[in-house]
Amino acid sequence: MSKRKPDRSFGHVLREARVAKGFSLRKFAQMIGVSPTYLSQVEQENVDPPTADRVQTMAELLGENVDEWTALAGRLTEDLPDIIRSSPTEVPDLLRAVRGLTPEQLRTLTAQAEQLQKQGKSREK
Amino acid sequence: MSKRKPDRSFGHVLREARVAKGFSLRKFAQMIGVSPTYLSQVEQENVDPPTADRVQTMAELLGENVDEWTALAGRLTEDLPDIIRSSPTEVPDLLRAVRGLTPEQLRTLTAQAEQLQKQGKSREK
DNA sequence: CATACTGTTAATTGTTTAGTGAACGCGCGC
DNA sequence: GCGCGCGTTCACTAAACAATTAACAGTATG
Repeated sequence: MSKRKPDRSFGHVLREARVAKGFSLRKFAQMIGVSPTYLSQVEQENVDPPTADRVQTMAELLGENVDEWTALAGRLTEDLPDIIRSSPTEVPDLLRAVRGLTPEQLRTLTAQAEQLQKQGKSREK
Repeated sequence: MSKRKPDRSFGHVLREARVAKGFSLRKFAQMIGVSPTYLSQVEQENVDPPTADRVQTMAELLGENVDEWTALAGRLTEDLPDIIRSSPTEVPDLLRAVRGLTPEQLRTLTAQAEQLQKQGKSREK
């Protein structure tokens, strides 16, 4: 037993997705603009995952979810830090308050945020 | 006119706060464990702000808000990326949904998140 | 067997980051 | 005018990061 390690690590998932699409290592390396060597290392996890923007183009080329892959890579998409800093105390507080919520609960909260957006349009104070 | 530039930049705010507390540059540098040289550079903004954890100890020693200072420094506190990655698609979605909300609205949402936390305690599924 | 792919390994590289140390000029007290 | 504490400037660096080049082994095709 213990042969089937699901391995949701970035390198492993990347290799699976690349092979599933029928791209050779050299070809895909060229598509994303890195050396075949580097891509090999990344897939084997001998080196850290690439930068957030390269992870993004990889995910896009392979039709995968960018946020998910970015998280797997241990990175953050570029827009998030800016959102956090736009309300430097309130957004961190919110994030700490949502820690541990289920995906469903998070979606509920997202829906409520969208409601608030609409409210903000009409009545100003 | 245009003499009073509020200057909410990290270096400027740091210097104000340090001087207000009556610490000399050399003394405060020693308190936080950096060279006086470096602290001087930081306050003048000749170099980038320090790492998130050093910003944190600075803010704490000066009695200032850590999240606010971290944002000023263009950094993120260490706990936030982990929270985001704990639900890699839902939390980014939430963040994008709250972009542009007022601080009051954000606090409302935080309160709702806390409600959800309580709900989660009792009824599972 | 030549060649044309596949992926892999080792060594090295350029850049950025986060700082340091030595020396400098200024004013203050004596 | 000597020492002392103040902040500043210049030159430099150790470590990390993101990646590269060159050379290699295996497999399959003609």
